[in-house]
Amino acid sequence: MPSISFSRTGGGERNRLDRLLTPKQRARLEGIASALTYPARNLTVYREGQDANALYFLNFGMVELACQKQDGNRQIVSFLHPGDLFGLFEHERYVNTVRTLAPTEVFRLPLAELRRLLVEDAQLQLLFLTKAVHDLRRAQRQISVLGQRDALQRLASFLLEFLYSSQFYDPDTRVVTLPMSRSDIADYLALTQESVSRALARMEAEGLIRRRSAKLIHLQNLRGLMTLAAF
Amino acid sequence: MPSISFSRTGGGERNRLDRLLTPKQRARLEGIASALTYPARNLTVYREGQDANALYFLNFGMVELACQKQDGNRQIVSFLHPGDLFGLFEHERYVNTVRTLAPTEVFRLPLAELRRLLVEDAQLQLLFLTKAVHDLRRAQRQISVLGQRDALQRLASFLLEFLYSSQFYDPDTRVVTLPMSRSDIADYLALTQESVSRALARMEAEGLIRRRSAKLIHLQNLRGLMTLAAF
DNA sequence: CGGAGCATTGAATTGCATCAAGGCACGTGG
DNA sequence: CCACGTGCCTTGATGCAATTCAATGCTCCG
Repeated sequence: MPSISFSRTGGGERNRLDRLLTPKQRARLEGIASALTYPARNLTVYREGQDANALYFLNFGMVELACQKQDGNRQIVSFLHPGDLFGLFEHERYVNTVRTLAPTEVFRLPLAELRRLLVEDAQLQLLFLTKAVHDLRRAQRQISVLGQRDALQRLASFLLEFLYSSQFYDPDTRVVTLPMSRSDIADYLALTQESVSRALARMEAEGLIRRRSAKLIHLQNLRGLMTLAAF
Repeated sequence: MPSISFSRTGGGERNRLDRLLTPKQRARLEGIASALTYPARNLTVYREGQDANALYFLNFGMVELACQKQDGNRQIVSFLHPGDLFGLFEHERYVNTVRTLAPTEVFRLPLAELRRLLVEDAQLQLLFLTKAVHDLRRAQRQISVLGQRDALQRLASFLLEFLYSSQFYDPDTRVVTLPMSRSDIADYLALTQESVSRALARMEAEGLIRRRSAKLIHLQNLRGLMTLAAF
């Protein structure tokens, strides 16, 4: 079992659970956790339908959380950033397939041991409960985004999600480094890959963004993007 | 303070939290809860932006959970059935507006007292955590539904959500009693009221349903509806 | 052996025809 | 009277196909 430091990376992202732990809680979690490293993109952490026996903590990198739809398409439910938990299951089976989008490090927390810790330490459990509620809120946001008819609005919301990513956004140059392909974005926003391209082109025409390359998007008019996106 | 029986209604719906309580836990929750009765539809429980100081348990009836969108439209995030919790907030303020769709009874659980109970009783907290995770799963389902391009598929998923409602679905006659208007359904599925009508008409033409009246929908071909809807 | 230039592959973009949902108006029915 | 249904036209996303672009691998030559 390798030695684990439960937290890393710079940048004060969101509601990082690991930042809220007491030293003792941290030690306990590290006691049951094992670190997994995925050195490249497009690697699978687990698949929809597999036996669920652990919860995962994303420490570094980025993963996508997807569901298969019966029409052959997939729906990307969420892109996860460092500090996020994943491992949602139903009837003992994972409900999503998790794939890396960049080199990634996760901590694996076996469910049985984790449950024991949470029952022993109600304060720790409260942190997990808070995190779950937080994720619920994010899911509601995504529901609102998909409720938008216009492709531009959806894409604007998507781009703004990067604002708090220390790894994929540079606040000085205001450049987002997209770790995923157009078709990944399409599967997330319920568009086609072509519609994503067209929407980006329109955004550039309207001076909202500038495409320095396919993956590097300069957020020219942040205010305008925010007006477009809902909430 | 009226006397409260923490549970009622017949029919074994979903993951009803109140069915899983020990007598002691039930007594404790009833000790901090107050019952609220809304005798009609279209009454507001609370609004988006109001100070959040309680969690709510839906005991009987049905409510809708909606967000305002900047374009003036609203997005209905979820229709809640008996057994569901609501009261999601961010920065001490509710993020949704809750409105009744039928005569409804809820229990109001003040947050401060609830938090105290949850920290004292880790097993009880685990029930709430499980419920939150369950809701997260439902939100993911809704994301998948909104990812469907076709109005018929979305509507099929919507109709099938009633299958486990003891109050609004009769398994013998296979008739759903819709408590909400067409425009409510539209705001939920990200369609227009007209598109909902047209989709229902097409469904009837294809023999999937029969409209006994605007609010009474007979599910003629359950199998067919399930094939249309995702999962 | 090393490097310049070309070939191959896959992703991203763009044009064009098609189609389904939106928007408006009007009619109907509880 | 208000909610629902439907016809007609508009709008915008989709699907297909052709083109551009980037990255990588390969060959051939110095």
